[in-house]
Parts: sequence; C-alpha cells; structure tokens
Amino acid sequence: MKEKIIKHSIALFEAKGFSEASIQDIVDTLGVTKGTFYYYFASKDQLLTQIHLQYIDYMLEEQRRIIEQPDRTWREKLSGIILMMIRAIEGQGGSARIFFRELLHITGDNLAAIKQKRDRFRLNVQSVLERGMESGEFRNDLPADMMAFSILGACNWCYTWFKPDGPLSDAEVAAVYAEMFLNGMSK
Amino acid sequence: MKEKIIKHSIALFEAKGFSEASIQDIVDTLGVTKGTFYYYFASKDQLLTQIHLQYIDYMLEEQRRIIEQPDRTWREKLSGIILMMIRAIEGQGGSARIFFRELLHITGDNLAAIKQKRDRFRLNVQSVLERGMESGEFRNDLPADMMAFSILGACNWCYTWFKPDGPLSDAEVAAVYAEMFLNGMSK
Amino acid sequence: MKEKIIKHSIALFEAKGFSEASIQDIVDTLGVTKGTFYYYFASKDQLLTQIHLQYIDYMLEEQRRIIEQPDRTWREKLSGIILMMIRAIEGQGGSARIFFRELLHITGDNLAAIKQKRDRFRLNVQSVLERGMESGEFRNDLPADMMAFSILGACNWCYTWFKPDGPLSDAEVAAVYAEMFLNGMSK
Amino acid sequence: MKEKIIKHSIALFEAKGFSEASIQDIVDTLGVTKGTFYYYFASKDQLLTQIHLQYIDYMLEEQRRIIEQPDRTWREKLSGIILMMIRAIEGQGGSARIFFRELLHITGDNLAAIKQKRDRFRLNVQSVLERGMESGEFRNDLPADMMAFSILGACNWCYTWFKPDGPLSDAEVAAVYAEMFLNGMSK
DNA sequence: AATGAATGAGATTTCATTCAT
DNA sequence: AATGAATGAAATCTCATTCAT
Repeated sequence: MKEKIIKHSIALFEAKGFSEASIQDIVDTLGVTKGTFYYYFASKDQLLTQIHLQYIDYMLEEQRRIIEQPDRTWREKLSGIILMMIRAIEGQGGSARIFFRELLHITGDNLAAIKQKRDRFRLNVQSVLERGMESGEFRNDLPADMMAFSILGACNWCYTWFKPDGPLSDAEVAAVYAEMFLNGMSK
Repeated sequence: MKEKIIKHSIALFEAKGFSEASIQDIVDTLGVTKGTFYYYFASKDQLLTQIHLQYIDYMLEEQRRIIEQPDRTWREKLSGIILMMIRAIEGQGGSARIFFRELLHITGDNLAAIKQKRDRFRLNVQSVLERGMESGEFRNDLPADMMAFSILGACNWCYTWFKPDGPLSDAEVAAVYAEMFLNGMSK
Repeated sequence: MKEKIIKHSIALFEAKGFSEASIQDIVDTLGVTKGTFYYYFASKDQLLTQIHLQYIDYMLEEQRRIIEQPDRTWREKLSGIILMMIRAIEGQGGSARIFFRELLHITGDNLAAIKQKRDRFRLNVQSVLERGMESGEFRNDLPADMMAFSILGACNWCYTWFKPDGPLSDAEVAAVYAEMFLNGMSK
Repeated sequence: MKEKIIKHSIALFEAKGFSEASIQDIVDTLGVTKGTFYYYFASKDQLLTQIHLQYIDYMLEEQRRIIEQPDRTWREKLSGIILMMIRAIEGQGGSARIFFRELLHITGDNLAAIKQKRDRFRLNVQSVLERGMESGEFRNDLPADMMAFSILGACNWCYTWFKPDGPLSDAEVAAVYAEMFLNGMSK
C-alpha cells in the first residue's frame, strides 16, 4: 500500500504540482480514505521527502556503479553518467520532474539530508572531471566545479522537454550530449 | 502600485513558491489590503502571468539586440547570448527562478502565449547554431536542436546555484560556459 | 442618469437577483464607474427601495383611477383591477418580478413605507369586494379579506410564468381570470 | 447531522434569504465548523438544491395520494389538493417560502430537474381540472391550463401572508379558497 | 458630475490533519 | 489496517462603500 501511495502520488505531483495535488486527490485515485494515508505517512511533506530520497538514492547507487567500473577511462565514465541521468528521466519519469521542481516544499532536517545527497552526486561528477584532468584525458584549464554544474544543468534540463515516447531515444540524446561535452573538455 | 505589487510578489514567490505565498503575504509586505491587490490584478494567476511575460519579453528583446549586431561572428553571438542569460539570472534575480520553476500554475491561453515565446527564444538560439554551421564556424555533425537544449539547460540551471553575491561574477561563469560550448562545437 | 441606473438595475436584478447583481455589474452595463453610482444613490438598498416605490406608486395610481371611475359596477372595477395587474406584469416587466421577489432586502423605515403601500393596495381590492357585497353584486358569505388575498395571489403569480412575447396576451389572461373570479363570487 | 444542517438552513434561508445567510451563520447555529458543512455538502448551492428537491418530492407524493383516492369526485380531489398546498405552507413552513422565493440561485442540471418536477405538479392539477370538465363537474369553457395557474398562484401566495399561529387555520383558508374556485368553475 | 484608488469586512471553499472506532 | 466524521486555519476572491481629486 505504501508503495502504491508513492506511485500514484508521483503521477499526481508531476501533473498538478505538489501544492496543488491534495491528499484527497491521492486517496481518491487509490479508492481509499485519508485515514489510510495517515496510517502510512506522518504528513504530506514526509511523502515528498520519501519520493526525493528514493530518487536520489537510486541515482547515487547508479552513479557509484559506473564510477567503480574497472578498466574504464574517465571519459567513458563521464559518458556513462550522462547516459544514466537522461535514462533516469526517461525511466523514472515523474520522480525526476518532482525532484527538480519541488525541492522548495521540504524543510528542516529532511531538506538538509537531501541537499547533502544532491551535493554528493554533483561532487562525484566533479571528481570524475578532476581525475580525468589529472590523467590528461580532459583539458585542465577549466574549473571542474563549473563544468560539473554545466553538465548537470544540461542533462537535468532534459526533464523539461524530453518525452520518453517521442522520436528520440534516451541513448541518442545522451550520445549527442556526451560527444559535445567530451569535445568541449578536450585539449 | 502595480509595479510595487509585482516587485514584492517576485521576492515572495521566489522565497516560498507560488502556491505557498499567499495574497495576504503579498499585501502585508506592502502594507495595503487585499482589495488593493484585486483592484490591480484579476487573480493570482494573472499576476504570475504578468511576471512571466515581463521576463520572457525582456529576454527576447535582449536576445534580438545581440543577434542583430552587425560585424559579429556566430561564435561571438552565441557567447553574447550565454552571457546575457546568466546575467539575467543575476540581475532579474527572482524573476528567473520563478520563470523556471512556476510554469505549472499558468493555464489556458496565458500558458499558450508564454510557451510560444519561450519556444521562440530557444529556436533563436538554435538558429544561431545553424547559421554558424553553415558559415563553418561550428561543426555540423551535431543536431542543432539538441545543442540548443543543452546550452539553454546548462545556463538556465545556474538559477539553482548561482549567487549574485557569491565569489563568482556572472561574466566569469559565462566565460567558462562559452569556452566550453564553443570548444565543444568546434571541428 | 438616475433613471438610466434604475432602468439597467431592474434588468440586472431581475436576471441575477438583487444580492447577486453587484454595483460593478450595474455600472459596467452603463459604462460608468462606481463613484457615479454613489453620486446618485446613497446605497444599494436605496436603489432597491426606489424601484419598489416607483412600482407600488404606479400601481396605486392606476388602481385609484379605476376605482374612481363613475358609472361602473363593482364587478367591472374588479375586472379592471385584474386586467391592470396582469398588464403591469407585461408592461413593467422586471419591476414586477423584483417587486414580488426581493422585499426581503429592504429594512427599517423603507420597509415599513413599502409594506404600508402594499397593504393599501390589497385593502383597496378588499374594499371593492366589500362594497360589491353590500350592493348585492357579490355573494356575501365569503370573507372579503381572504378573497382579496386569493385574487392578488393568482394575478401576482403570473410573474412566474407569463411571457409578454408568448402566445397569450395580457387581455386574454385577464379575461379568463376575471370570468373565473366573478363567477366564483356570484351568488 | 446532514438533516440537522438542512433543518437549520431552512430557518436561516427563510429569515434572511439564501444569499444573505452565510455558511458561517449556519454552522454557528449548529455549533460546528465550516469544515463540517463541507463534509456533507459540496456547496451552498447543493444544499439549496436538496431543500428544493425534498419539498417538491414531498408535494408530488402528497398530490399523488390525493389523486389516486378511489370513490372521490374531481371536485373533492381539487379541494383536497388545495387543502394540502395550504397545509404544506403551514407545516413545512420555511421550506415553502424558500421554494417559492429562491429558485434563481439554482442552475444547470439541478435547475432543470426541479423545474421539471414543478411542472409535473402543475400539470397534475391541470389534469384534474380537465378530467372534471370531461365528467361534467366543471364548466368546460375556461382553459384548464390558465385555471391551474390561477389556483396554484392563489394557494402559493399564501406563503406571503399566512401565519400558522395566526387567527386562521389552514383548513379555514382552504375551505374558503376551495369554495371560491369550485363555484367559479361551476356551470 | 464623475473618477479611480483604496478599504475592510466577510463570503465560499479547501485541505492537511486528528482521532475514536 | 482502515474508516469517516470533524476541525480549524487559511486561501482566494467579492463587494458595498468612501474619499480626494
């Protein structure tokens, strides 16, 4: 039931926005009553927090797997991360949109926890860039932190336009993006 | 008064989000009453629409000025647009954040009008890329539409992290971004 | 201007009801501003009071003319009043509907004044019946007060269904009504 | 609780009018909160609709019972309906006043449904007249439809003056009204 | 004679949340 | 595990009215 609530909430939050989607909307979709919701979640905020955590934990795990792959160049790992990010927008759909849009409604400790994980994700990308610079795979005259921001920005932004059932596949988009960034980072 | 309402609303929408900032919040900040607000705006949505329109109209105008500059290469024009976009985040502050976050709450005709202008902005960037490809300034083996999305994404994303009063200036960020994209687009 | 306001108000009050028609509605119809309204009327209630007074004064005047006609039997005078009442619904249109529906929103002295005139109108009908009974034109075994109520009720009720541009003329309806009541009051 | 809300609403709508009686008024009378009201009714309009439906359904049912009585003449049935209508004003009190005054605030499908039932009630009266004409109990040189309107008008109008705790009983009024209409309809 | 800005009180409605069952 | 009644605070919006100009 908990998973069902999360799943339907994601669809609703995506479509209407977190504030505009009411608990009533959620439970109506499920055919249960509000009491049920509060049996599983302490508050609407808690639900949103869980959605965020599920998503960022998934992303961090995927990222870790890519970075830890042996016998791969830093360029390959960067490509892998770009593909993974765009694939997540395709696959996780709603979660991604919520993740990028609705951070504002999380507060306090939850916010701190999520921000920390988001930062970790970004710093991992930055670290790949830095190590690629050290190994000579990337030019080292551009600041790695800003590069990381730009790559994340370009990929994340896909949530505003990329349609899973559109003419382009995630792999095609990722290939173009990777080519562009790798070329841009070349000496 | 109308301008004052817009100005203070931007600050509030930026800080709390559109849905969470109430009309009461807005008028309290201004020391007027709700009646005054509704004397100037038909609804909260209308206010948001105006904020969006003001912003996108400003951006389109700036973009036009850059593109129409004579004696500039396409590379220079692309650099100019990148700088302008990041500068707008610095300068227009709240407007930009609202612009990127709160499109969901606009509906109907207003939404159509704003979307059309946003598309026009993007297509103008795409057009710069295409013409630069034709002139040989850019490599022409990458699709211009996706390139435009990636550039817009990277620049727009700055709204999530760029702080006007932080250690970096808009010009510095723009210089790095431009260098990266121009290099990435080179043959 | 005052007359114009009254005229358009009647149409609006009739269509939407007194409470639901706003001053804004009224002045919009006229293409003026609210200030103008308050230049001519102290309040919305005052406007309604005037509409009521205009109507009841008109009715009393018409009624007086009929009753004072010389050389007419009481039966003829009753017929005349019935015709006049239904004709007023045809002619005064909106005023009549407002008159029967929206008494509730008048209070205090205004209410007392209007009620008194309404009562006078009714008592005049009753008086015609009583004098007709004395003269032997009407049966005298039915209480005149209740008879008056029933005649007024039947005629006034026409405002709920009688359409000036319908298949029936006011004279036709009045003829049937008069025939029925005169027969009912016959010995 | 739902019934309690309806009951108290009727009293308030009767006294102040539908538009002027607020939800706050209603719930204050009951000692509950506005949330409770909206738990039971989707809107103020819905409440009014229910009041209307309850009343007209009651009237139709009573009318049906009278008309279906065996061994009664059409004159007796008409008398019965007249008594029932006036008794309803005495008994249902507020409902009746609301029913006659506040139709304006109902719209759309609800309005259509109520109008249809009101028409049915009227047509049933008309049908009694027509059958009485056929049987020779009533004169047949007067149009039954207008007769029905006049009887309904006279009886309904009682809501404007008849006081349950006044000097007249409902039966007395009904007796006079019936006598007058039956006489008026006689050959 | 008329305007337009502003008010302030109050209207309907929404909704996250609680809690006894 | 789930319900359903109830809450209360707050949201958006309306509107009769005032008043300086």
